[in-house]
Amino acid sequence: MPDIKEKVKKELMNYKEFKKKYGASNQEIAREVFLENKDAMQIKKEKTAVNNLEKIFSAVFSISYKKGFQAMSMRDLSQKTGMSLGALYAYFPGKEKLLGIIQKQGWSLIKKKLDPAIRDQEDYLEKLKAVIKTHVFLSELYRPWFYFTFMEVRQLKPAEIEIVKSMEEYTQNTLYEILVLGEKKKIFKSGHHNLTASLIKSMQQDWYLKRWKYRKMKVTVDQFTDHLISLVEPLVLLQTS
Amino acid sequence: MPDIKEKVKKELMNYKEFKKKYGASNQEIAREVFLENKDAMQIKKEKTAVNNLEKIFSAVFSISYKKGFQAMSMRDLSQKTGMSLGALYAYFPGKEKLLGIIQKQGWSLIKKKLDPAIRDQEDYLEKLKAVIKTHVFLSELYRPWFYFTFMEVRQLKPAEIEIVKSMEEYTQNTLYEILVLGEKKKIFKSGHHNLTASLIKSMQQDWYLKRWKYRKMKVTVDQFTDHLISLVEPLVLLQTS
DNA sequence: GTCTATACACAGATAGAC
DNA sequence: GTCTATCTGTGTATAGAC
Repeated sequence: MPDIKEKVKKELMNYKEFKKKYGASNQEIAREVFLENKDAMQIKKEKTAVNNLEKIFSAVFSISYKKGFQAMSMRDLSQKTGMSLGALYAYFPGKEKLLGIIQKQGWSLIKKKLDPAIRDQEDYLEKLKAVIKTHVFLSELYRPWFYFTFMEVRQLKPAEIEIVKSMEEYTQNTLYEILVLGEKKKIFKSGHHNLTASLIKSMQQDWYLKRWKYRKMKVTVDQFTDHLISLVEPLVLLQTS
Repeated sequence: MPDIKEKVKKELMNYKEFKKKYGASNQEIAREVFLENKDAMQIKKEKTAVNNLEKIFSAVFSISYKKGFQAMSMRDLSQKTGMSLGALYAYFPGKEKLLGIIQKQGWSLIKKKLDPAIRDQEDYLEKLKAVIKTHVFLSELYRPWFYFTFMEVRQLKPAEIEIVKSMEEYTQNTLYEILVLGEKKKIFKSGHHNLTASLIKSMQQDWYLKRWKYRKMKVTVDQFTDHLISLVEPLVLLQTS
């Protein structure tokens, strides 16, 4: 049992360190979107485009957080960004397409940042903890993107919804595989790992779905992840006493 | 340790039994809404009103599950219910008010059914298990109501949003209190009980937020609750070995 | 690249016949 | 109690001046 206690004590990085290491600025994200979509955009000057895209995304998040994307009118968006209606349509061909762009960028963001974190650790318990921590920290760093992708899935076309669902299954699977391999190595309990993975995911998700609550409870993201991990540990580890 | 094993084995009722005991039909709910709102309704004949309210709610759930309440037009609703636009407005004074009626009924439903379940059990572990089980079973029985109240909160007016938030805190608090009292009786571990309660709640919620996933995984509501409870137990119980 | 002005579709809601 | 027809505001989107 001492070896396990040791591992438990070996703390992973906290949010501040994480942010320093992984934190892409909003500008970088806007730049990515520009490069991805510049053929369809009327704006050709990168600096202008990136600047305004940043304003647009931020406004979309702010408005749709309050009333949802569908309830946000283009006039709302125009007012919030300080750009005219006509100008907005130079950046994307229509409201529906704007939704698609944001959703796509959101998911690619999540996937791109989550994948490397999984490979970093060797030990399965550490791997599991790293994945959980990374996911929650990411959702903190890109909270608007996470919240938006979850809440606005329904607005997408059926084909796109299927893509999003497969993404959900993909991230669940990263947890699932760790649990299965950990069991094979006799570190983790046996059990319905897919169900366990799903439940772990739901707890992670709570952080960005119910931010108002955790803010009210004065729980920091570090406290949240530590607590979550301390709950998950006895849940997956073989009895060691 | 044997006493605890005993208690664990003592199974609570399954979903089928639960449904038989608690299951209010959609008609009963529609009737409640009618009695609550009949002053504001132009329809006076109970039988007619209840019948059509039932159709209306079912149509609202079906349409807004796919695209959200805001995106549902009154014409959508008219088509789905088979009632004319004019007829619909005899049942509620406007779309916004309809939203309010459904939200209010949803929350009163949850509260009314959840409260008695808590009082049923004496032992704290049993009480905790009963609350979790009841909550998940209720969310299965009234899935459209649960899903709708969660997803459409943002459409409400600020004052109403506050009410909903306090409801969320209320149900979390039922879990919290059990954890605190259980700790006092030396049955449960100490810890940040509010955070634990919040996380348990998020797992419960996953059942109705991600039904498509559990359907795909072929997990029944009984399997889900049993698994959830088996995860929560080691999480709150004092080490007994 | 960005603006103003405007087209035109569709939303919520009501009046009045039946 | 329910229908059809219609009013009026607001939505998305575009055209064309600057």
